[in-house]
Amino acid sequence: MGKGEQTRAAIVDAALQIASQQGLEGLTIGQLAEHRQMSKSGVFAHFGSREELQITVLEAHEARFIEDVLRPALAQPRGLERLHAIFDAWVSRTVHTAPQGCIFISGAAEYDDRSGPVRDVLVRMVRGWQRELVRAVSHAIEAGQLDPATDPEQLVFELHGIILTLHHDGRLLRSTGSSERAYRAFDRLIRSFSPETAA
Amino acid sequence: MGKGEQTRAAIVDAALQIASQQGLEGLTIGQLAEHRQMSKSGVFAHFGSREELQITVLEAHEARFIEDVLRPALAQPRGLERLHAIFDAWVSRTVHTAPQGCIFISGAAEYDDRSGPVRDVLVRMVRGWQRELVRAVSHAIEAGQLDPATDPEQLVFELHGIILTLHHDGRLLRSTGSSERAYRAFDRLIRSFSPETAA
DNA sequence: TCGAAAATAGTACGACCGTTCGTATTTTTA
DNA sequence: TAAAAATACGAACGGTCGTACTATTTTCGA
Repeated sequence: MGKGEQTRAAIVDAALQIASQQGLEGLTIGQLAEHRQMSKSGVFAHFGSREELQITVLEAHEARFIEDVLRPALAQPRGLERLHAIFDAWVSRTVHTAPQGCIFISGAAEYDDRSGPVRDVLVRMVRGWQRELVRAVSHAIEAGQLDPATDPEQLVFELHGIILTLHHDGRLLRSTGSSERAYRAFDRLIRSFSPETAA
Repeated sequence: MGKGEQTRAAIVDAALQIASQQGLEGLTIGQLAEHRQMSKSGVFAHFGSREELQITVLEAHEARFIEDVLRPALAQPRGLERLHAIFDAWVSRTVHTAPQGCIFISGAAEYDDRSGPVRDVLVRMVRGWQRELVRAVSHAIEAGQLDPATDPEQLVFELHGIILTLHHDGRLLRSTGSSERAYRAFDRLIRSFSPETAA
């Protein structure tokens, strides 16, 4: 790995931190340069534009997210076990690993009214993650662990809501016990789609 | 109403629009001045600081939110009917009335890592709204329409998740059918806390 | 209708923004 | 080890930001 890539990686790492706190729109090259003790132009040269930097940060975030949340869960067998592992890691990441907020979530608020490449990349990533979740849910249905009439997208919709509220209450309101509520909500959600208890 | 108050009200109105699209942090005095065809200093004089402007916008948003979502529901009898009315109006406001995003939600992402007066005001408002929801749920429990073992805060937690996901999917992903999913999730949520079917 | 008070405009400020460009320095390669 | 290529710096640009001050205009009650 050449010197350039090394520096670039370090910059992206710092940018990821900053963007997690201030949002992708709050990320500035000047701030980033100061944080890395570099000149603004030195930082800039690695990306060519702020937009490119933001996209790079998004890509780094996605990679880390997948690594933290999806990857470990793949060790679990398909179905409810894996889904549970995903949820656990997701909750954990939302409240612990990333003491700064999730860029996907803050980005959703920042870019839901904007257009442009950054938004497009973000949308693609979120869609991809939802697709992954639908896959996991479908496995559980196929395995007979969830009611066969289950609408996977509906379950994912409600699952996503749990995480969004956890993020909201835990971070903005600094509520204690949000994780417990999230776990309880998850259990209730799964139970409501279980083969025995489903309507 | 003097000329000043009139102008101020018009400015706040425009600011509300802009902040709904760009967020409270994306709201600038220059942009606002141009939108209102005034000088920057003319706009500025009405608030004394940007922070004061942001807080004023938050207050205007809260007033409108309460007027749109809570107020009409108060015409319904306490209990499930009123809760349902609140939810309907809330969904409606999330996807129709405010084609720009909800400032409470975008603000949550913007200020969850910041400190200061704006954050404080936002937190107070969101807490107040949640308290209102808990009240509505409690009425339904007292009326015997929900299982007496229901934890109102837990229900509100999950209810909030439905709206957050609706906002997320409907706005960022521009998913069609998010409202339907939200309604279905609400029905499932209420049913899961109903006296007959509760665990 | 006039004069005080309120409201708005105008100007200027220092700070920071993203970006460009020419130059110096470092790293890599031959 | 010298040449070539990659990397970083420093200064500068035009712009926008929030805010402070001072004029000018408008409003409105006596």
